[in-house]
Amino acid sequence: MQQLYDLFLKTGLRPFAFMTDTLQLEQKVTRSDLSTLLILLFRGDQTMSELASEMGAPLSSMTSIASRLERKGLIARAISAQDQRVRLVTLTQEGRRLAKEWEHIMQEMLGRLESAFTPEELDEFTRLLLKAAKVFQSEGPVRQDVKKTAARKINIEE
Amino acid sequence: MQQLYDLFLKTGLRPFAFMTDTLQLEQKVTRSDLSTLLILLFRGDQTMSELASEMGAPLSSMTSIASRLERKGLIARAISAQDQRVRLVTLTQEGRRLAKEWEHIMQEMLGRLESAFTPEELDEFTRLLLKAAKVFQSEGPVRQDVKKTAARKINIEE
DNA sequence: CCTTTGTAATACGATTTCGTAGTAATTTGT
DNA sequence: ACAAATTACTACGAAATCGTATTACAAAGG
Repeated sequence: MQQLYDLFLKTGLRPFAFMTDTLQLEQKVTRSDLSTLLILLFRGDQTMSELASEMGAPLSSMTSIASRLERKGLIARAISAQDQRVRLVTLTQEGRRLAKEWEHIMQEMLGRLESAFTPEELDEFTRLLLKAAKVFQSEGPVRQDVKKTAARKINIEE
Repeated sequence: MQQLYDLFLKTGLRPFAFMTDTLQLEQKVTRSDLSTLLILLFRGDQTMSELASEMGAPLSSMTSIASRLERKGLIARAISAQDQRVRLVTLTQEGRRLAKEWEHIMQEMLGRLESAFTPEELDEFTRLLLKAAKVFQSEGPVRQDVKKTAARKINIEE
Protein backbone atom coordinates (compact mmCIF):
# COMPACT_ATOMS: atom_id res chain seq x y z
CA MET A 1 0.00 0.00 0.00
CA GLN A 2 2.88 2.29 0.84
CA GLN A 3 4.10 1.25 -2.58
CA LEU A 4 1.18 3.05 -4.16
CA TYR A 5 2.08 6.25 -2.32
CA ASP A 6 5.60 5.92 -3.61
CA LEU A 7 4.47 5.42 -7.15
CA PHE A 8 2.45 8.59 -6.86
CA LEU A 9 5.28 10.61 -5.40
CA LYS A 10 7.84 9.41 -7.87
CA THR A 11 5.84 10.14 -10.94
CA GLY A 12 4.39 13.46 -9.88
CA LEU A 13 6.86 15.62 -11.70
CA ARG A 14 8.03 13.50 -14.59
CA PRO A 15 5.36 10.97 -15.38
CA PHE A 16 6.54 7.85 -17.15
CA ALA A 17 10.13 8.82 -16.53
CA PHE A 18 10.62 5.29 -15.29
CA MET A 19 10.02 3.99 -18.80
CA THR A 20 13.37 3.65 -20.43
CA ASP A 21 12.03 3.85 -23.95
CA THR A 22 9.95 6.97 -23.67
CA LEU A 23 12.98 8.78 -22.34
CA GLN A 24 14.66 8.19 -25.65
CA LEU A 25 11.69 9.59 -27.49
CA GLU A 26 11.73 12.66 -25.35
CA GLN A 27 15.25 13.51 -26.37
CA LYS A 28 13.78 14.62 -29.67
CA VAL A 29 10.43 16.06 -28.72
CA THR A 30 8.47 16.95 -25.61
CA ARG A 31 6.01 14.53 -24.12
CA SER A 32 3.10 16.76 -25.03
CA ASP A 33 4.21 17.01 -28.64
CA LEU A 34 4.49 13.24 -28.73
CA SER A 35 1.02 12.80 -27.28
CA THR A 36 -0.45 15.21 -29.77
CA LEU A 37 1.04 13.45 -32.77
CA LEU A 38 -0.08 10.05 -31.54
CA ILE A 39 -3.61 11.26 -30.89
CA LEU A 40 -3.77 12.60 -34.42
CA LEU A 41 -2.45 9.31 -35.74
CA PHE A 42 -4.93 7.21 -33.78
CA ARG A 43 -8.01 9.35 -34.05
CA GLY A 44 -7.46 11.23 -37.29
CA ASP A 45 -7.80 14.98 -37.76
CA GLN A 46 -9.04 16.91 -34.77
CA THR A 47 -10.05 20.41 -33.83
CA MET A 48 -8.00 22.32 -31.28
CA SER A 49 -10.66 21.82 -28.62
CA GLU A 50 -10.89 18.10 -29.24
CA LEU A 51 -7.13 17.80 -28.99
CA ALA A 52 -7.01 19.82 -25.80
CA SER A 53 -9.67 17.69 -24.20
CA GLU A 54 -8.00 14.44 -25.29
CA MET A 55 -4.77 15.65 -23.74
CA GLY A 56 -6.38 17.06 -20.66
CA ALA A 57 -4.62 20.32 -21.37
CA PRO A 58 -5.99 23.86 -21.35
CA LEU A 59 -6.78 25.18 -24.79
CA SER A 60 -4.16 27.87 -24.40
CA SER A 61 -1.49 25.24 -23.80
CA MET A 62 -2.76 23.40 -26.83
CA THR A 63 -2.27 26.53 -28.89
CA SER A 64 1.35 26.69 -27.80
CA ILE A 65 1.92 23.03 -28.54
CA ALA A 66 0.25 23.29 -31.93
CA SER A 67 2.21 26.31 -33.06
CA ARG A 68 5.38 24.54 -31.99
CA LEU A 69 4.47 21.47 -34.02
CA GLU A 70 3.42 23.62 -36.95
CA ARG A 71 6.71 25.49 -36.83
CA LYS A 72 8.50 22.15 -36.94
CA GLY A 73 6.42 21.13 -39.93
CA LEU A 74 4.78 18.18 -38.20
CA ILE A 75 1.17 19.35 -38.36
CA ALA A 76 -0.94 21.76 -40.39
CA ARG A 77 -3.87 23.86 -39.22
CA ALA A 78 -6.72 24.55 -41.63
CA ILE A 79 -9.85 26.60 -41.07
CA SER A 80 -12.97 24.45 -41.12
CA ALA A 81 -15.42 25.06 -43.94
CA GLN A 82 -18.51 24.58 -41.79
CA ASP A 83 -17.46 26.84 -38.97
CA GLN A 84 -14.84 29.48 -39.55
CA ARG A 85 -13.96 29.51 -35.89
CA VAL A 86 -12.69 25.96 -35.75
CA ARG A 87 -9.27 24.91 -36.91
CA LEU A 88 -8.71 21.39 -38.16
CA VAL A 89 -5.35 19.97 -37.17
CA THR A 90 -3.77 17.44 -39.53
CA LEU A 91 -0.54 15.49 -39.58
CA THR A 92 1.89 16.42 -42.34
CA GLN A 93 3.83 13.79 -44.22
CA GLU A 94 6.73 14.17 -41.82
CA GLY A 95 4.47 14.28 -38.78
CA ARG A 96 2.82 11.03 -39.77
CA ARG A 97 6.21 9.41 -40.30
CA LEU A 98 7.39 10.41 -36.83
CA ALA A 99 4.12 9.38 -35.21
CA LYS A 100 4.33 5.94 -36.81
CA GLU A 101 7.90 5.54 -35.68
CA TRP A 102 6.81 6.21 -32.12
CA GLU A 103 3.76 4.03 -32.39
CA HIS A 104 6.16 1.27 -33.29
CA ILE A 105 8.25 1.87 -30.20
CA MET A 106 5.15 1.88 -28.03
CA GLN A 107 4.11 -1.40 -29.57
CA GLU A 108 7.48 -2.83 -28.69
CA MET A 109 6.99 -1.71 -25.10
CA LEU A 110 3.55 -3.22 -24.89
CA GLY A 111 4.94 -6.29 -26.54
CA ARG A 112 7.36 -6.66 -23.68
CA LEU A 113 4.44 -6.35 -21.32
CA GLU A 114 2.56 -9.05 -23.20
CA SER A 115 5.46 -11.43 -23.04
CA ALA A 116 6.13 -10.81 -19.37
CA PHE A 117 2.48 -11.31 -18.40
CA THR A 118 0.29 -14.29 -18.98
CA PRO A 119 -2.84 -13.46 -20.99
CA GLU A 120 -4.91 -13.78 -17.83
CA GLU A 121 -2.62 -11.41 -15.98
CA LEU A 122 -2.82 -8.89 -18.76
CA ASP A 123 -6.60 -8.98 -18.73
CA GLU A 124 -6.69 -8.69 -15.00
CA PHE A 125 -4.20 -5.85 -15.10
CA THR A 126 -6.13 -3.66 -17.52
CA ARG A 127 -9.37 -4.48 -15.73
CA LEU A 128 -7.98 -3.45 -12.36
CA LEU A 129 -6.18 -0.42 -13.74
CA LEU A 130 -9.36 0.95 -15.25
CA LYS A 131 -11.34 0.10 -12.16
CA ALA A 132 -8.82 2.00 -10.06
CA ALA A 133 -8.99 4.96 -12.41
CA LYS A 134 -12.77 4.97 -12.04
CA VAL A 135 -12.49 4.97 -8.28
CA PHE A 136 -10.11 7.90 -8.19
CA GLN A 137 -12.25 9.69 -10.66
CA SER A 138 -15.43 9.49 -8.65
CA GLU A 139 -16.30 12.30 -6.34
CA GLY A 140 -14.95 11.84 -2.89
CA PRO A 141 -16.32 13.36 0.30
CA VAL A 142 -17.38 16.56 -1.36
CA ARG A 143 -14.97 19.33 -0.50
CA GLN A 144 -16.84 22.56 -0.99
CA ASP A 145 -14.23 25.18 -1.71
CA VAL A 146 -15.54 27.43 -4.39
CA LYS A 147 -12.56 27.80 -6.65
CA LYS A 148 -11.88 30.49 -9.19
CA THR A 149 -10.75 28.04 -11.83
CA ALA A 150 -12.53 24.73 -12.05
CA ALA A 151 -9.54 22.45 -12.48
CA ARG A 152 -9.65 20.51 -15.70
CA LYS A 153 -10.20 16.86 -15.13
CA ILE A 154 -9.13 14.18 -17.56
CA ASN A 155 -11.81 11.59 -18.02
CA ILE A 156 -10.95 7.95 -18.42
CA GLU A 157 -13.78 6.10 -20.04
CA GLU A 158 -14.36 2.59 -21.20
CA MET B 1 -4.71 -3.06 -24.96
CA GLN B 2 -5.66 0.09 -26.83
CA GLN B 3 -6.85 1.19 -23.42
CA LEU B 4 -3.30 1.20 -22.19
CA TYR B 5 -2.24 3.46 -25.05
CA ASP B 6 -5.03 5.80 -24.12
CA LEU B 7 -4.02 5.89 -20.51
CA PHE B 8 -0.55 6.81 -21.60
CA LEU B 9 -1.67 9.54 -23.95
CA LYS B 10 -4.11 11.05 -21.54
CA THR B 11 -1.73 11.35 -18.66
CA GLY B 12 1.33 12.44 -20.57
CA LEU B 13 0.96 16.10 -19.87
CA ARG B 14 -0.92 16.25 -16.60
CA PRO B 15 -0.34 13.03 -14.73
CA PHE B 16 -2.99 12.11 -12.20
CA ALA B 17 -5.23 14.84 -13.51
CA PHE B 18 -7.94 12.22 -13.61
CA MET B 19 -7.91 12.06 -9.84
CA THR B 20 -10.56 14.39 -8.61
CA ASP B 21 -9.00 14.88 -5.21
CA THR B 22 -5.50 15.73 -6.24
CA LEU B 23 -6.91 18.45 -8.46
CA GLN B 24 -8.18 20.19 -5.38
CA LEU B 25 -4.80 19.99 -3.76
CA GLU B 26 -3.20 21.47 -6.82
CA GLN B 27 -5.29 24.59 -6.56
CA LYS B 28 -3.06 25.59 -3.69
CA VAL B 29 0.29 24.22 -4.66
CA THR B 30 1.99 22.57 -7.62
CA ARG B 31 2.28 18.83 -7.90
CA SER B 32 6.02 18.99 -7.41
CA ASP B 33 5.67 21.07 -4.26
CA LEU B 34 3.18 18.56 -2.97
CA SER B 35 5.49 15.64 -3.72
CA THR B 36 8.35 17.35 -1.99
CA LEU B 37 6.42 18.01 1.20
CA LEU B 38 5.13 14.45 1.31
CA ILE B 39 8.58 13.00 0.79
CA LEU B 40 9.85 15.10 3.68
CA LEU B 41 6.95 13.95 5.81
CA PHE B 42 7.45 10.27 5.01
CA ARG B 43 11.21 10.09 4.96
CA GLY B 44 12.23 12.90 7.30
CA ASP B 45 14.81 15.59 6.57
CA GLN B 46 16.69 15.23 3.32
CA THR B 47 19.51 16.86 1.44
CA MET B 48 18.82 18.58 -1.86
CA SER B 49 20.36 15.73 -3.81
CA GLU B 50 18.37 13.10 -1.98
CA LEU B 51 15.17 15.02 -2.62
CA ALA B 52 15.97 15.43 -6.28
CA SER B 53 16.64 11.76 -6.71
CA GLU B 54 13.46 10.79 -4.86
CA MET B 55 11.47 13.03 -7.14
CA GLY B 56 13.28 12.03 -10.29
CA ALA B 57 13.95 15.70 -10.92
CA PRO B 58 17.16 17.44 -11.91
CA LEU B 59 18.92 19.11 -9.04
CA SER B 60 18.44 22.48 -10.66
CA SER B 61 14.68 21.97 -10.71
CA MET B 62 14.86 20.92 -7.11
CA THR B 63 16.57 24.19 -6.28
CA SER B 64 13.70 26.10 -7.85
CA ILE B 65 11.10 24.04 -6.03
CA ALA B 66 12.90 24.40 -2.71
CA SER B 67 13.26 28.16 -2.94
CA ARG B 68 9.59 28.38 -3.79
CA LEU B 69 8.66 26.32 -0.75
CA GLU B 70 11.05 28.27 1.43
CA ARG B 71 9.56 31.53 0.25
CA LYS B 72 6.15 30.21 1.19
CA GLY B 73 7.45 29.26 4.61
CA LEU B 74 6.81 25.55 4.22
CA ILE B 75 10.38 24.31 4.47
CA ALA B 76 13.70 25.51 5.88
CA ARG B 77 17.15 24.90 4.48
CA ALA B 78 20.01 24.55 6.93
CA ILE B 79 23.67 24.03 6.21
CA SER B 80 24.88 20.65 7.36
CA ALA B 81 27.44 20.67 10.16
CA GLN B 82 29.46 17.77 8.78
CA ASP B 83 29.72 19.07 5.25
CA GLN B 84 29.26 22.75 4.54
CA ARG B 85 28.23 21.99 0.98
CA VAL B 86 25.11 20.08 1.81
CA ARG B 87 21.86 21.70 2.76
CA LEU B 88 19.42 19.86 4.98
CA VAL B 89 15.81 20.46 4.05
CA THR B 90 13.27 20.38 6.87
CA LEU B 91 9.53 20.90 7.10
CA THR B 92 8.44 23.96 9.04
CA GLN B 93 5.49 23.87 11.41
CA GLU B 94 3.21 25.05 8.64
CA GLY B 95 4.77 22.74 6.08
CA ARG B 96 4.21 19.75 8.30
CA ARG B 97 0.61 20.78 8.84
CA LEU B 98 -0.05 21.01 5.12
CA ALA B 99 1.74 17.74 4.40
CA LYS B 100 -0.36 15.96 6.99
CA GLU B 101 -3.52 17.42 5.58
CA TRP B 102 -2.62 16.04 2.19
CA GLU B 103 -1.52 12.73 3.59
CA HIS B 104 -4.98 12.51 5.01
CA ILE B 105 -6.57 13.17 1.64
CA MET B 106 -4.37 10.54 0.03
CA GLN B 107 -5.40 8.08 2.70
CA GLU B 108 -9.01 8.83 1.90
CA MET B 109 -8.35 8.12 -1.75
CA LEU B 110 -6.60 4.88 -1.03
CA GLY B 111 -9.40 4.06 1.37
CA ARG B 112 -11.82 4.36 -1.49
CA LEU B 113 -9.63 2.01 -3.45
CA GLU B 114 -9.59 -0.46 -0.60
CA SER B 115 -13.35 -0.46 -0.30
CA ALA B 116 -13.90 -0.81 -4.03
CA PHE B 117 -11.45 -3.69 -4.34
CA THR B 118 -11.51 -6.99 -2.58
CA PRO B 119 -8.33 -7.65 -0.60
CA GLU B 120 -7.25 -10.17 -3.22
CA GLU B 121 -7.80 -7.67 -6.01
CA LEU B 122 -5.77 -5.06 -4.16
CA ASP B 123 -2.87 -7.45 -3.73
CA GLU B 124 -3.06 -8.52 -7.32
CA PHE B 125 -3.25 -4.91 -8.43
CA THR B 126 -0.13 -3.73 -6.64
CA ARG B 127 1.69 -6.88 -7.67
CA LEU B 128 0.86 -6.39 -11.34
CA LEU B 129 1.48 -2.67 -11.23
CA LEU B 130 4.98 -3.13 -9.90
CA LYS B 131 5.64 -5.96 -12.29
CA ALA B 132 4.58 -3.74 -15.18
CA ALA B 133 6.79 -0.92 -13.93
CA LYS B 134 9.70 -3.35 -13.83
CA VAL B 135 9.05 -4.43 -17.38
CA PHE B 136 8.99 -0.90 -18.72
CA GLN B 137 12.04 -0.12 -16.72
CA SER B 138 14.18 -2.87 -18.16
CA GLU B 139 16.27 -2.15 -21.18
CA GLY B 140 14.47 -2.85 -24.40
CA PRO B 141 16.09 -3.72 -27.71
CA VAL B 142 19.08 -1.49 -27.13
CA ARG B 143 18.80 1.65 -29.17
CA GLN B 144 22.28 2.98 -29.62
CA ASP B 145 21.96 6.73 -30.04
CA VAL B 146 24.70 8.38 -28.12
CA LYS B 147 22.94 11.23 -26.38
CA LYS B 148 24.44 14.38 -24.97
CA THR B 149 22.43 14.23 -21.78
CA ALA B 150 21.74 10.86 -20.28
CA ALA B 151 18.06 11.27 -19.49
CA ARG B 152 17.31 10.85 -15.84
CA LYS B 153 15.41 7.69 -15.12
CA ILE B 154 13.23 7.27 -12.07
CA ASN B 155 13.76 3.91 -10.49
CA ILE B 156 10.88 1.98 -9.02
CA GLU B 157 12.13 -0.58 -6.58
CA GLU B 158 10.56 -3.15 -4.35
C1' DC C 1 50.73 22.27 2.54
C1' DC C 2 48.84 23.00 -1.95
C1' DT C 3 47.26 21.64 -6.38
C1' DT C 4 43.93 18.54 -8.60
C1' DT C 5 39.81 16.26 -8.79
C1' DG C 6 35.26 15.49 -7.25
C1' DT C 7 30.75 16.72 -5.22
C1' DA C 8 26.59 19.67 -3.53
C1' DA C 9 24.24 23.12 -4.62
C1' DT C 10 22.82 27.61 -6.86
C1' DA C 11 22.56 31.02 -10.96
C1' DC C 12 21.01 31.94 -15.20
C1' DG C 13 18.69 31.56 -19.49
C1' DA C 14 15.77 29.02 -22.67
C1' DT C 15 11.68 26.48 -23.26
C1' DT C 16 7.20 24.92 -21.78
C1' DT C 17 2.85 25.29 -19.53
C1' DC C 18 -1.16 27.78 -18.39
C1' DG C 19 -4.41 31.54 -16.47
C1' DT C 20 -6.67 35.61 -18.12
C1' DA C 21 -8.18 38.55 -21.47
C1' DG C 22 -9.38 39.42 -25.96
C1' DT C 23 -11.21 38.46 -30.87
C1' DA C 24 -13.99 36.53 -34.21
C1' DA C 25 -17.69 33.50 -35.70
C1' DT C 26 -21.98 31.18 -34.53
C1' DT C 27 -26.32 30.43 -32.03
C1' DT C 28 -30.28 31.89 -29.27
C1' DG C 29 -34.08 34.57 -27.79
C1' DT C 30 -37.39 37.75 -28.73
C1' DA D 1 -33.33 40.52 -37.85
C1' DC D 2 -30.37 41.74 -34.47
C1' DA D 3 -28.62 42.27 -29.63
C1' DA D 4 -26.93 38.99 -26.17
C1' DA D 5 -24.84 34.84 -25.04
C1' DT D 6 -21.87 31.15 -26.31
C1' DT D 7 -18.13 28.88 -28.59
C1' DA D 8 -13.44 28.28 -30.68
C1' DC D 9 -9.47 29.92 -30.63
C1' DT D 10 -5.22 33.11 -30.00
C1' DA D 11 -2.29 36.63 -27.43
C1' DC D 12 0.21 37.71 -23.73
C1' DG D 13 2.40 37.52 -19.49
C1' DA D 14 3.55 34.87 -15.38
C1' DA D 15 5.21 30.74 -13.42
C1' DA D 16 7.56 26.19 -13.70
C1' DT D 17 11.01 23.08 -15.41
C1' DC D 18 15.53 21.98 -16.77
C1' DG D 19 20.21 22.15 -19.24
C1' DT D 20 24.58 24.36 -18.68
C1' DA D 21 27.72 27.08 -16.26
C1' DT D 22 29.44 28.49 -11.93
C1' DT D 23 30.51 28.65 -6.96
C1' DA D 24 31.82 26.68 -2.71
C1' DC D 25 33.47 23.12 -0.08
C1' DA D 26 35.82 18.48 0.56
C1' DA D 27 39.02 14.72 -0.30
C1' DA D 28 43.24 12.80 -2.43
C1' DG D 29 47.87 12.72 -4.19
C1' DG D 30 52.05 14.46 -4.28
